[in-house]
Amino acid sequence: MAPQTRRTSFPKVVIERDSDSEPSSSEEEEEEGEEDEDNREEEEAERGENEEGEEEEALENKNGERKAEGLDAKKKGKAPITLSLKKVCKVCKKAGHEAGFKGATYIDCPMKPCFLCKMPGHTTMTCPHRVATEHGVIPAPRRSTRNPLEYVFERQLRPDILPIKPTFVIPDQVNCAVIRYHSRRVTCLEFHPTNNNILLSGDKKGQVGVWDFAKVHEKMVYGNVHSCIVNNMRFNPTKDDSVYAASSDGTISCIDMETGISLSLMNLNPDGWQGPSSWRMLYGMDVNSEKGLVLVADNFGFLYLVDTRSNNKIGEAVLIHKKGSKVVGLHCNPVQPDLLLSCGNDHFARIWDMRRMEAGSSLYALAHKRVVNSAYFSPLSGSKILTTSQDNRLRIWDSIFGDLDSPSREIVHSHDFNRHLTPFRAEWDPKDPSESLAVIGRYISENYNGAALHPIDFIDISTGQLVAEVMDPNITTISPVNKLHPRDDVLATGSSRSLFIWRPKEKSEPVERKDERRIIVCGRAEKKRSRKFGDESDDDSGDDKFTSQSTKLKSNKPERNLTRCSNKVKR
DNA sequence: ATAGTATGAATCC
DNA sequence: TGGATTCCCTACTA
Repeated sequence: MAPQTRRTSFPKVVIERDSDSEPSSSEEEEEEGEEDEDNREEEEAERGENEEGEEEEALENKNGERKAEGLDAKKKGKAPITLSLKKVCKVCKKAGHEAGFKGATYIDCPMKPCFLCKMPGHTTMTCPHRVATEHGVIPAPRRSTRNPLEYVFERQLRPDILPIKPTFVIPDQVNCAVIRYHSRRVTCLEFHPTNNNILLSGDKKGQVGVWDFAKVHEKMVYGNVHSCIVNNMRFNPTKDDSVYAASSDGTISCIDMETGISLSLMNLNPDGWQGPSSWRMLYGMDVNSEKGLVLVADNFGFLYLVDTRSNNKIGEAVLIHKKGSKVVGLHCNPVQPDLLLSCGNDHFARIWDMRRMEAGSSLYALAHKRVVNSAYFSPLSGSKILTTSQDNRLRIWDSIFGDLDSPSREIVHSHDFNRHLTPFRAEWDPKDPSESLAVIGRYISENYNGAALHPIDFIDISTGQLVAEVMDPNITTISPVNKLHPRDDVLATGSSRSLFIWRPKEKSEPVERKDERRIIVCGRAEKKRSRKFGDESDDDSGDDKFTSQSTKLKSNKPERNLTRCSNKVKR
């Protein structure tokens, strides 16, 4: 035991308030001689960087632990510890500024690159691409070069896109129905191909939900389909009531929607769990009806083909992305069945000729700066490509027959990667004949009348214009999963464990899509249940019944057409 | 009210 | 190439 001075068992703690002065020099003097240079420096550095606020704060996390060790050391009877109550940034631990929510507005740490566009030198508040003030389009250089796709496919495939945008895209008022039956976060959504009121949802637990949103009280959840994440679902083009699902359990299932009985088409883990290095998970999936194929891809970069008639795997797996990397998306061209689009964690989206599927033989590789969450051909002509990447950018290639070396546009949009959220994917509006409208949830929150909300953005991908943002003051969670109805004016959203159906109110007027952003608010405004602030009060405890309110929402943004009405149904 | 936790890409060496 | 560490505007439960 080291000799002790006669003191109380704990060192004296001096709490220093809002002062910029360094720890007292007497303290350092006392330490000298007993501790070697390195230790002292370490402690000093700690003090400098960890001038946490209250003691309890200082005692949490790793820094806190080290602090506690420091306390122990000091028990040997040395100088008082100086804690500062000086406010410190919780992101970079430096003094002089603070990051975090101020009311419903998040203040970035200025030491970090902009949270929105990821460029240094400014914060989200002053970002030139900030969605709240401007549309963040980065035009890419255009060249008139031609690419290999042209020679192969262009003669067969004439792009047939209406140049004129429809005038009736965005309703001015919406209702939102809510259902909650998933016990884990929603990972994918799919509308029924013929029944207009059926929405399918998959979750992280492996369950599949069927929601007839016209019959609001009926719910169906099939719990024994998969044992973990349902990553993608597609309806069987030849049989309306059956759905293919690809899961991280390594199987493709074909689920009968009426009974919930599922058939396993393929199992990549027949020997069960042999450790993470061998466990195969299925992510990307699509169905090619012309060829009668289900296409799936795994977390090691491989593509598998399954014949839909025999339910047998065809051929050997093909390496289509970097070996060992996850292939998160597959999309068959809606017009040309020989064209396939894939994307994954190797930062590429790749275009393939199905007639020549072999490792390294993609027709084109579209480079991204980060993981590509999704890549889709445009839904009607199949001649455009829209990708969502974890670098907070949407990328658009206006023609697969044009210059594919760089995207036609990059649109800065906040859809940050967060391990606790389902990855964001920008989805085309399948009804838009001009193929220029996409929907995607927003990560970053905006202060809407004192509530921090995460809207769902409608973006004109030909201009980068934010056309509309949809939100409900009652919905404070982030909505990464969105899908637009193939025929009706319906938006389906998966947000955490809940599902939403947004529809125009009956008296709603269709509104011309023009160069002005519309804020579409659903629900009550005054009773904001924002993050942690704002007055909290009566809940809509009227589960299973409609409540309709018409309180006025005052926006902090002028001249917005705001409406409110909450048709809320919970289960 | 708050602490714990699930859990994945990037980065570093 | 691989293991440890960091990131730090999540959502929920105990």
